[in-house]
Amino acid sequence: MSEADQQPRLKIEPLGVSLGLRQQACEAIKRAIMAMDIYGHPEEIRLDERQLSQDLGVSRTPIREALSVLEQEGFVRSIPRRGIHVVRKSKREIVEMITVWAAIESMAARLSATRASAGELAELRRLTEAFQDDPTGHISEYSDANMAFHRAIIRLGGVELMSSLTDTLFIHMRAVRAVTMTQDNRAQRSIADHRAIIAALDARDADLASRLVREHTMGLAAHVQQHGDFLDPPDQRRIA
Amino acid sequence: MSEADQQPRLKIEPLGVSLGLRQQACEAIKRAIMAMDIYGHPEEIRLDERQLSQDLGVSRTPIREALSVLEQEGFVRSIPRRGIHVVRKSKREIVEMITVWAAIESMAARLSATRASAGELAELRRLTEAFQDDPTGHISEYSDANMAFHRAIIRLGGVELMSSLTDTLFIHMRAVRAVTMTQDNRAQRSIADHRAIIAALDARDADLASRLVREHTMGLAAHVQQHGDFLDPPDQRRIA
DNA sequence: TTGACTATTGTGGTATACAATATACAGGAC
DNA sequence: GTCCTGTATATTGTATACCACAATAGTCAA
Repeated sequence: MSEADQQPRLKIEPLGVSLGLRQQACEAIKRAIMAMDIYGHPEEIRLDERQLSQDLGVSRTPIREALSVLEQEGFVRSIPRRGIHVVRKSKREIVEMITVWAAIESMAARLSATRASAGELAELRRLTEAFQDDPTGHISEYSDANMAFHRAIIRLGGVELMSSLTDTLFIHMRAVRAVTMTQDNRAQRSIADHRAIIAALDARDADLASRLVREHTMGLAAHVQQHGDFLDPPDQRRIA
Repeated sequence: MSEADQQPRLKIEPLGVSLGLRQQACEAIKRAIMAMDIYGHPEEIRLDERQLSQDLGVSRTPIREALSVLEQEGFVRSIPRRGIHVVRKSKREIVEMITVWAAIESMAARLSATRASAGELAELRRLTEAFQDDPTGHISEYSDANMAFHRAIIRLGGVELMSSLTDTLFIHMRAVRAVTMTQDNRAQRSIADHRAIIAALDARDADLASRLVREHTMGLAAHVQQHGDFLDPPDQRRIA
């Protein structure tokens, strides 16, 4: 039955309306949350279901289902009869997310050392060479390239679950990426770290690559731990 | 306004209305999914919204919101206009989950080596000593104790996000725990591994504890990789 | 003037009704 | 006899209406 399919059958795209209105709303709200600077203004950001309904032009039902997913992903928090507000991650939660990220990427680097092909490692090096000389002045571009580097490491591990988990973590991380650039020497040191990681992968040294990735990311965690007090509301700040 | 509430108002919970009907439905469905042996019968398990509605005595709306959360957590899969099915994790997905678990617990063990108190380590040892001699014959109890040991390691790391993430992973893992006991010597070797891990933590050797935990859990991943072919449907099984 | 109580308003939570679509079965044509 | 097509049914997706609760403001009394 498979040899008779030689006739030119016109392939029309499956009409994206069937993607489901819920996921569409979910993506739209997520983009809106990411777009705003959550940590810029200290007041609580409250979401009104009816407002979102008429803004997106759909009823409340898919909005609510989308908000359920977003709440499970940790972007919003719903208090019964009290409203839905965008969550503001505390410094402790940010540090915890970076720690989990370090754990996953460290394991991914270990796996990459044996699994990644030479071509994939060359592609990885290409990501860093664009900024090896002058990260200053292109902070935004460097931040994107930095994220791309870490995502590439995790992807090279070959474990898709790691990629999906860290993607969610990275979205939260975007909001605090300003912290990572408060000291420009961090960017310079980051470049050196990345090159050392690539060298370890080229040498197929799993232990070294794993350790370098872990120390690199845990260094960021320590940095946030020391200088991320602005994340917490003033009345909750603890002693450093 | 709070001092006038001295009258003995009986605090009857209005049948969970206060906690939100959605979370209640979510927990109920999750329990139902965990209760059944997903991998026992090969046919697809379909969930009917209306059936769940009248079984739980609520309308479809909270059911759908609960199913949205469960889908995001990876327990069910919703195909538009086709129904909702309980997901059957493939061998590859199981191995990936164990790998992520290994990554997180390995980091948790590293942190525990410096953060955990002597009392906490003593409590951890108490969990293993109950089964140090005779794990055979008490497979179910040992399985619970085994899970408790790993959860304790992660909890001792002090990163709550690690606990919440691995809790979800462990729920999926329960369905395939039969695999981990197919060979009784695995249980014996597991005991020895656990004791070595505790010894490393007692010695405050972060590197050793981290490595032992990683090798222990990745050993399970390799075991599933080799003997977990029954997880995949027969027509999808690849060569070992 | 201040505190407490009540009423109104606004919000999320729930239920039901309606619309759209996929599947299955039946009937007809080749 | 087989394949295609149309219709019917069942199930999901969406919308709207209603309900319960909480917050706030206004009023009355001490």
